[in-house]
Amino acid sequence: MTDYSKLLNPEQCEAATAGEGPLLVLAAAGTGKTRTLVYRVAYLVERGERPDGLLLLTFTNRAAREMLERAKEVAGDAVGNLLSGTFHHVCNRFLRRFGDRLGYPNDFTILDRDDSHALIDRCIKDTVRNKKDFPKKDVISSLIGSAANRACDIEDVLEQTVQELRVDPMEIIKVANLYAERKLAMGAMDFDDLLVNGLRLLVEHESVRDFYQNRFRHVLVDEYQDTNLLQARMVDILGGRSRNVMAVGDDFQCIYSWRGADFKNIMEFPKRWDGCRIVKLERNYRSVPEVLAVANACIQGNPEQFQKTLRPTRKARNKPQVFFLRDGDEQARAVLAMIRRYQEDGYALRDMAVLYRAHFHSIELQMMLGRARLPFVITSGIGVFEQAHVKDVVAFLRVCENRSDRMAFGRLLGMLSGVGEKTVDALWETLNGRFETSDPQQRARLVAALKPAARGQWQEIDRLMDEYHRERLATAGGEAVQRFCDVFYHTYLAKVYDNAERREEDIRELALQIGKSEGGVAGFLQEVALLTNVDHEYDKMAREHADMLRLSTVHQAKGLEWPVVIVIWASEGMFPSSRSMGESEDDAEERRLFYVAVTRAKDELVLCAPEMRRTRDGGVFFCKPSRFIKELPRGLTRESYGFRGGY
DNA sequence: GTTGGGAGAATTTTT
DNA sequence: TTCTCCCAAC
Repeated sequence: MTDYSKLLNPEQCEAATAGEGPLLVLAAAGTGKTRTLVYRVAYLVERGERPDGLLLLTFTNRAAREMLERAKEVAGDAVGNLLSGTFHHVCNRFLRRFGDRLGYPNDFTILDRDDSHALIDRCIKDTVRNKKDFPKKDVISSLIGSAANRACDIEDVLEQTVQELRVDPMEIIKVANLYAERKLAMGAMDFDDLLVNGLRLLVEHESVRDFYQNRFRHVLVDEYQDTNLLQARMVDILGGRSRNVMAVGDDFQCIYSWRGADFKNIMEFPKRWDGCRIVKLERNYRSVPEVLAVANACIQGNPEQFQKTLRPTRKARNKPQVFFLRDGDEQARAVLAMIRRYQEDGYALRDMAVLYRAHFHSIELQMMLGRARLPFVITSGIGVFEQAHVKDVVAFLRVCENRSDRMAFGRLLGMLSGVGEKTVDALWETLNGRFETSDPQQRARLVAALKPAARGQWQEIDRLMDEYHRERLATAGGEAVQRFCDVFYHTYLAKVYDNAERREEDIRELALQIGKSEGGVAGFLQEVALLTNVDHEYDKMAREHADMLRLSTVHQAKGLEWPVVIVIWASEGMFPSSRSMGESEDDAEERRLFYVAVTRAKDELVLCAPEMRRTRDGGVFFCKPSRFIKELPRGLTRESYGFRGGY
């Protein structure tokens, strides 16, 4: 039995080894939140809890995987296969098993953002008469999404926004209803549906609720401050019987309210759970005191939160630096020079990160780094699995595996020349709404229905589908992808894209990854839509051990840390972002975001504030240094004006 | 109905 | 610079 009091500080230990009952852990940044959760899992298993009686909800799949690995190191493989992952992932599991109760097939497909937008667009075209004045699909999509995540009807959302849109709300409701209808008809769910339906299963079906309430003796939730209403309800229900709910989070770090997250969930957790114990973690092991002083000072501007103060444990070192710079160009040169200097001081590139509010803030820097041949990785805006060419290839697999996957069918057939939306509709009709690729007759029917030009291209794919089932390639998905590329996609890529080579490399990379995935092609397909670039890169980085500088948005840097952190574009309008300031009256969320950025730094923190921004068409406008810098009391930072190629 | 060209717009954060 | 939309020609 592990002696936890030797491995953890008193507060961490109290949380990790707490007895039964609800527990709220308020863990400020860098105070060993993950460590506490890991040991909590290990402790429970050592105490004889069955691993499959534990549910661990995390913000990314990667976080779940890391925690499990570490828990295994402590308590051995007994930790085994407890259910863990994001809310979306866990709901996906629930729905694969019980989705039929809600009228979904067990092999329902998941629509990613692109799929869902495309479908909404078609719904608009099919219902709306004067499309000119009607809002674009993105707007409609976000209306539908925010209704789902706030667990209210679209009418309620419309009431607040419809004046500005000046459209007949009935039309929007019609589109939304049609969208819902079509999703159900094709057995598909979008991201929001996963949560909505996951919760519906628990609320509407007593037997399912019983099943999971009995199964999960302990529910542990990481990053609880970023849960939305649906997620909080789900946790409340899942823990309803055992009352063993452990929520871990930091209200200072709630940065996803634009997606429906509501930090009231964490504020009111003690009210909802009678007899809830609260443990505060305030001892920070990550950052030097000077960084913590800045962090504490910047969050002061936000009232109405749980009072927490980061208490340092590390020795004093350097004060954070603030650079006031002329423009983005000077900033890029300054950043490059700093990085070189830190390298001389003994930091590796992988020890450093450049953080920013929005992806496009980093373009100048990317070009500068490229010219200087300094290796860097970006946690990019578009997910690996959202890119067109990856989706094309995945569509082929989906069609092979799932005869009723309408979206994939459309995508695959649409690659043939002369085939567009309407033709796909007609073909799907000819096949009576399903395409069984293992059935030679059905395949022949499709071939016969194609126009000559398309038929020629399709024949190769048709043959491959035959091989797919004959040779059981479902267990060797990598091979299937390779062949698809050889017989068809290689040519298609060259025809459609000018950077075909790079995209083909991606495909070969993908083939490798599918080959490794447990559960073969089917297992891979059930999860693809939920994999994020962060999850993906984790594998890639681990494999390459590359020493590279990291460029990332603050959002994607959540939960990570680096010895050196450089924040760029800490200027009014950029950070805080003028866009987000428009909707919500106050800047509380932006300030929390800034707090997250600051608390990523272990040793060195640099804040850059350029005061001039150039637009594409050659215009310039000036921006003051960020209010988050201005708010800092004097003396906490070292300030420099301009950058003249040296220090 | 499909495709490709050309004009135009436009840049938050993501499961 | 890149993506998106719209329209006109096949």
